[in-house]
Amino acid sequence: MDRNLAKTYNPNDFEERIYKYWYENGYFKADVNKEKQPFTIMMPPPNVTGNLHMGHALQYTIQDILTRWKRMDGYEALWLPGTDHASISTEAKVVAKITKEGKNKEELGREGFLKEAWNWTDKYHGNITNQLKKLGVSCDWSKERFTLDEGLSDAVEEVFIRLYEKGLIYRGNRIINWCPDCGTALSDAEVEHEERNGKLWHIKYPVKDSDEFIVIATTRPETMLGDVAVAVHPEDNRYQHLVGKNLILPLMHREIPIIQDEYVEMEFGTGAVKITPAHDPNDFEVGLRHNLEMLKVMNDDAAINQKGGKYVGLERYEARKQIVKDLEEQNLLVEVKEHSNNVGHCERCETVVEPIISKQWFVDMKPLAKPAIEAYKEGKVRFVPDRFGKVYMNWLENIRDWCISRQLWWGHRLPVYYCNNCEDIIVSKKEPESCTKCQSSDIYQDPDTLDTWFSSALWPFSTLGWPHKTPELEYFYSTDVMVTAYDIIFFWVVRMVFSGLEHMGEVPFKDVFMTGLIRDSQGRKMSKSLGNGIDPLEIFEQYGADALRFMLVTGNTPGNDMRFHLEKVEASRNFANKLWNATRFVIMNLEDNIISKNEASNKLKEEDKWIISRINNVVKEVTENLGKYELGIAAQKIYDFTWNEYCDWYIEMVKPRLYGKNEDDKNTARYVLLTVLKDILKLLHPFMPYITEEIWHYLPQTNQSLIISSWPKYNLDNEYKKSVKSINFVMDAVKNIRNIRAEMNVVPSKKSKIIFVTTNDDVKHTLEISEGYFVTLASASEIEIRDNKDGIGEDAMSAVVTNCEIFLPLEELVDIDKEIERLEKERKKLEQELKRVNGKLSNEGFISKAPEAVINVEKEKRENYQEMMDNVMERLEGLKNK
RNA sequence: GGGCGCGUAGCUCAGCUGGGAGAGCACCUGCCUUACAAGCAGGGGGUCACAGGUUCGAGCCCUGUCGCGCCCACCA
Repeated sequence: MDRNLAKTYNPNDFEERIYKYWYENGYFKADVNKEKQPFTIMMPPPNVTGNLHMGHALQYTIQDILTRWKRMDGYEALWLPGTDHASISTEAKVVAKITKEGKNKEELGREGFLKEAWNWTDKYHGNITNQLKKLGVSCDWSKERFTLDEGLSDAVEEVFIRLYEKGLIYRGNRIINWCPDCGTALSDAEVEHEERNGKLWHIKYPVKDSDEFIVIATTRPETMLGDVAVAVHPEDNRYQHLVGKNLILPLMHREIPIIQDEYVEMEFGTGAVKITPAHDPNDFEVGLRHNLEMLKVMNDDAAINQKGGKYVGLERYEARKQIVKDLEEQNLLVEVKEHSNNVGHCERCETVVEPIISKQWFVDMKPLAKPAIEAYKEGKVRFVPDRFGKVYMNWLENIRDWCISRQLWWGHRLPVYYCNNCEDIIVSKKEPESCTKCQSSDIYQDPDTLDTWFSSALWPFSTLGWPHKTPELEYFYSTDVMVTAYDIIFFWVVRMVFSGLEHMGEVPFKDVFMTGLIRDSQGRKMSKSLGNGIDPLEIFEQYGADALRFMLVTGNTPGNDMRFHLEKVEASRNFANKLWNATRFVIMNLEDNIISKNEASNKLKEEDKWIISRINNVVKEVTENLGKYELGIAAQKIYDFTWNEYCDWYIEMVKPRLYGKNEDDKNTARYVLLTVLKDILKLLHPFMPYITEEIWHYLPQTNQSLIISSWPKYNLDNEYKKSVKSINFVMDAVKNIRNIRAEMNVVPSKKSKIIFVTTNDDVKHTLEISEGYFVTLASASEIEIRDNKDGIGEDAMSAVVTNCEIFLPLEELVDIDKEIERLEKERKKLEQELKRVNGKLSNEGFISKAPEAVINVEKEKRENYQEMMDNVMERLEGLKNK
């Protein structure tokens, strides 16, 4: 046995070594195994070119905890890792890189650009995965996937074709969110709305052949270049006489009709709305109803196009300025009001998005949403905490079609071909040689790629080989739990659910564990622009991965945000150090031979039985908490048990035996120390995998690695209730003695005689077998047990516990006034307790309605308190009369 | 305009199905006791935001108020 454990915990000495050890032994691997139940988690794939941040650290720690627990608990636990190509984000980074090198996309061409992108991806892929490994993730790297790899691309094309053939994917000219900076269409989910102070411009539109005019209000004057009508409410009397007449669109001098539509709110603005179908979603609908022209006046870079008359070429805000100026000069600007409205921004680059008509590909969502709604209602998908189910349902019930085409190069190219001759659309995995309709060979592929989330929506099954019916797919799908942050419900969770239902006929996961966000110490979101992000890697360096992991789950509850404080990491690190040193103590006191459970069982002392009973209960509770995803509570319980009960009490109680001469006593203590420590290491392993595995190998009888050892089970043939009660009594007495010594300023090293006065036989018995505890834990020089107080001087210090009075006669004089003061404090406390208990017990409602067990507990308390009170009072009187 | 969360010790937060208010850090006192000063022992500190209600009993359930935060939404 190697006893050479370093004096202080230093995670950098072993974390990397341990990870390599697990990896090389293949402990992370999971394969189809009909003898075992599968447990599956799909890792939310981080961006392939991204860096590990605190949010990742939290999510992956949780997934790792669940995976390690289930693996130990006898499941075939698969945690499948991978990365996401993150089309828009990666493309932007690559564009930035080539721009720096003086190149641009057009120059490089599609192929050249993709080559750059792959190089970039290959370069950074190792970065993120190495960072993950430092965290200690026990995922099966042999099954790692990338959303753009061959298999997943095949799945993407398969899904596209199936949905197209089912009529659920279509191509259409519709209003979409356009990011002029990224140069692509976006889905609704990729637009972030922000309340901004803007202006509401009131503009005169003259009625043709008349002196009259209508005043319209707009927040985006530049779009007037594309106006094709002005709408008023059918019941608006102000405008009745003008309906059917035409207006002259200022600046453009076009004639546009005045139409009626119920979409107009009479109360807002002037009750007249300019209609620009090509640049506003509502106007688009109005345009459809009234068969209006869709006049697009902007290019893809949001500059005014040829349709915009003299404003051609102006950037949108330049155009706005110029237009407002011109209107002013022509006396057509009536007023400008302050107006706060919601402006959509590109989620990635924060540019204001432009609603614009565009020919894009869409997924018809209603038919797909329906089963996803039902699955939730039937309880097939559960959210933890369940309030997020509402968010999920709300989104699905108000679903709109999903724009999936992106004007980007980095991503899955649409499996769509067009015939230049007859304009037919051919959807196919392979490029067709000729048009299926007209046989022309003049065919080209759609240049667009798919929304990144189109591929991640398939992640739970595409990673297992779908569309092929692989044994892995059969065995591991559907997965058990999806762990991700709540801000990604729409992007991803919803889409995985309907995709799983559509293509696999089964939900992709049973539970969705929602994590909160990690904020900085002031509660702000961590962000690059604020520069307040904390790099997990720096924390690993300084405190170790275990400390960060433990910190992230303790005091945290699912779905709630958490502030990051270095002190909390420090506290976790200190706990690791505590465990380290407790182990050092155990190892120092072990012999090579450890007796068997059977040998030990009939030699167990009170404290042994107590700690065995306690660890079993902790095992039971922690397992239950894990099953309910209460990781924070589970971690807290392990922490408390380890530090308070095992270290502070059990180890201290057992010291005299270890240093004594009775071999049986020694061996039993060694046996219990070791078995309880092993259970602690097992319980703690999912949370702090490195230190527990490292320590484990220093202990005897640990041939197998901890990571694949078996999860402890509650296993008590005897509950040891009597021993638990005795030890609780001893602890209570010791605490009381320590307390009076400290309060009376008696130094702990000062030994003194302790007299216990009791008439209770159980207490007497406990005391008789507990003498040793008081010697070591309460600095007793000797103890005496009696049933009366005769002859005990008033100048002794005293304390009362249940069924017993404790006296410490001191040689020096005790400060009697101080002792009185202390006892008065005690009396007050008891008075309060008695008042509370008596109040309850004299309440008729309580007596008649509360459960009997609750009443009995209260009655017992009253008896105890009363007895203690009597003793304190007697003592006080004695002192005062002196 | 809808929906949600939070408000508990000086700070950061736990508190599971209602049954005597907890932890870590900070603070005060005493200890380098041969596992650990990243430690040991002891202590102080809370009207559980506020107001009602249900209940024998409320931090927890219901209603309302105030404060902070988040999400969703096509009134130009």
